[in-house]
Amino acid sequence: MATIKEVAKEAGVSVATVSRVINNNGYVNDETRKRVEKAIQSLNYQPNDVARSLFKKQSQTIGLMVPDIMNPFFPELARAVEDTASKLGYTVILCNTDEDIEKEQMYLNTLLRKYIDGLIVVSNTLTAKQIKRLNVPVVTVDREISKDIPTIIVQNTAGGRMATRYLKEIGCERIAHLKGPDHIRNANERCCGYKEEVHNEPWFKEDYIIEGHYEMESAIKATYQLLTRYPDIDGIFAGNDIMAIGAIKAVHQLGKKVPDDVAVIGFDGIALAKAATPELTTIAQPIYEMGRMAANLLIDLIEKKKIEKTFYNLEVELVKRQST
Amino acid sequence: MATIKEVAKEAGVSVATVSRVINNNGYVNDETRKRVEKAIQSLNYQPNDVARSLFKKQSQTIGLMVPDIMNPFFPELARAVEDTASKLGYTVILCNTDEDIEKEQMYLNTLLRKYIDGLIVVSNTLTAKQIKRLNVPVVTVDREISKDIPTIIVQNTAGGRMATRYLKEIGCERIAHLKGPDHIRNANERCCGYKEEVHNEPWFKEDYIIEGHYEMESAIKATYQLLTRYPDIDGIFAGNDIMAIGAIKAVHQLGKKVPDDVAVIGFDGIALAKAATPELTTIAQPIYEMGRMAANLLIDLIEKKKIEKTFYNLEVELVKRQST
DNA sequence: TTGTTATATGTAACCGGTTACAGAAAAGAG
DNA sequence: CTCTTTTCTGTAACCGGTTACATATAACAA
Repeated sequence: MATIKEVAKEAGVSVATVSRVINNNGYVNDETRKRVEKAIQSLNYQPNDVARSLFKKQSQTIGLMVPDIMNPFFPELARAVEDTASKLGYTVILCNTDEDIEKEQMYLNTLLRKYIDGLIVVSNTLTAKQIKRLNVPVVTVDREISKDIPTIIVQNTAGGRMATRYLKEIGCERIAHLKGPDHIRNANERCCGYKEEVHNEPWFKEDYIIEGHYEMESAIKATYQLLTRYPDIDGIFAGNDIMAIGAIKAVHQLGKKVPDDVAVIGFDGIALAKAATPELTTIAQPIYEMGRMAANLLIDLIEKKKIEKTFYNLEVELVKRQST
Repeated sequence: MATIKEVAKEAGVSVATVSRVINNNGYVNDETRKRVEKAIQSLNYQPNDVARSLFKKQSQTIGLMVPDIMNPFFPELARAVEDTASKLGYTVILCNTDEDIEKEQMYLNTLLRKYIDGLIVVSNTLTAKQIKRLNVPVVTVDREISKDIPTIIVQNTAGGRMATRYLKEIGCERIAHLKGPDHIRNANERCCGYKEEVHNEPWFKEDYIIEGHYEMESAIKATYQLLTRYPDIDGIFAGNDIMAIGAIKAVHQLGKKVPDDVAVIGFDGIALAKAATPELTTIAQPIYEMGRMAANLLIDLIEKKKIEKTFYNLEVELVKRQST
């Protein structure tokens, strides 16, 4: 790898001049510029980002911290973030935290030491204090951490209402809710939306709300028990798509049909939902869009552009498919 | 952020001594060490990785280049790579290339400028020449690029045979193959395995091999056409799990049942396969294991450890589920 | 013609670490 | 007691860029 010094020597100028050419600032004579460009070409020179970072105290790198990239919600988010970042000249460091405070803190330190320019984070455990200590812009996605941290979320409560109302509309008369974990805010919000729609129904029981862990196994088990105990349930609103697929499996295990005997609706709109059989009706979040907005917002903050809004509460969309 | 100079001043020593303490090398008096450690504590000092990288010409960072993290094979791979790298003190930069030569070359340059220590790559388009120009260790996964580039693949041909033989064993008498794209080596290998098993069968026709793009839409369409033309097909070996799910959908569209009328087997063993209805029988690759091995091997190469093997051809496993 | 401004380029300090080298003190050997 | 070796610490060069500042010439205005 050639250095700026070698280029300077080759072109017969000082390193300052070469630097001016590559950064396109300051005065450079046209003749000189051409000589320098030729030298850059012939040496196949690439400026060293590390040296540049050291001086500029920024690395053109952002961190993306998610609980687990294997959870199907995150690949799409990650893709959106990476696409956007890359387009704007930034690189993305991927961090899986399992929502483990120690891993998160470890990564925060690592990223800081690498002069990361900003961070996109999905976490329930991270505190506002930890984030502020970083002294770099942070955008949170899918979960709110604090009012003064830029945030991109969706209207979970409205989505919960929308899902439940839709089940009512298509004729369900005993609707259960397979809720996400209690410590995750959006799980409770979605549940709220459900409650708003059903708490006045004569048939409603608190027992119709059961909890899963946003993954399949627990959802299957919970649904199985629920349907055994309350066989007249004819609609299930699951807190996310994975659990909805688990619910469908449980329904099948009991020899019932989806959607004929029990209609099932999910939440998230992951790609998997369309691959399921029957294809899953769901409240779709604009996942890619969220990632894109998060990256754009973060980079605007990094580059101190003028920002109109730092809090986005995006709409969700009912996607009707075969499971309802 | 405190610097080494401030620590040195606080502890009343030179920066060299502080450096010796944090790197735990050279001679340092116990008393002095304690003073320095105290100063580090009290200033909450974290060494600056960028400065360190500049001098050491390495960044404790590796690149992970995949076609598209949204393809369900890659999140698990990425997770394994990240887990392993992080455990060994490395950070992972995520690159989606869409197998686009320009994006790949762009990323190669970017990574090089950042003093990346090594690269894990999944690509058909990248050439051995491009990779050697990098002058950093590279491990390829899932695809072979060149004999002298460390590689981790699975026994695709054997897997293809295994899948086809299993369909025969359970009684299928007309087995079709939904092949992956022609430019992807593993697609052809899997197809080879299929051919080896069927080319002597009296019923075999070349027409039983149809091509999809390793995604769902094309697989549905292709399968639909195939089954319309050859209604007596009773077994389908799909080149990957996504296409297998597409095949199942097509079978259903034609009013037939899986596995009763048509048995379907996939390849890859992605998480999705278990979420499908019916749950998908598949030839499972040890995806996580592959990522872990790739990361371990790469880091051994980076750290110039002794390497026993640089080429792993891993076994695949038949996972029997409901679709057969 | 002289003073001012725009253009062009180089020198050297700086970013925050690491380490070669040198010098001094302490420990050990003969 | 002298000589060698080990321990301890500091000075300064270096990694490869960026940029403040100095200097010089050309262009322009008065």
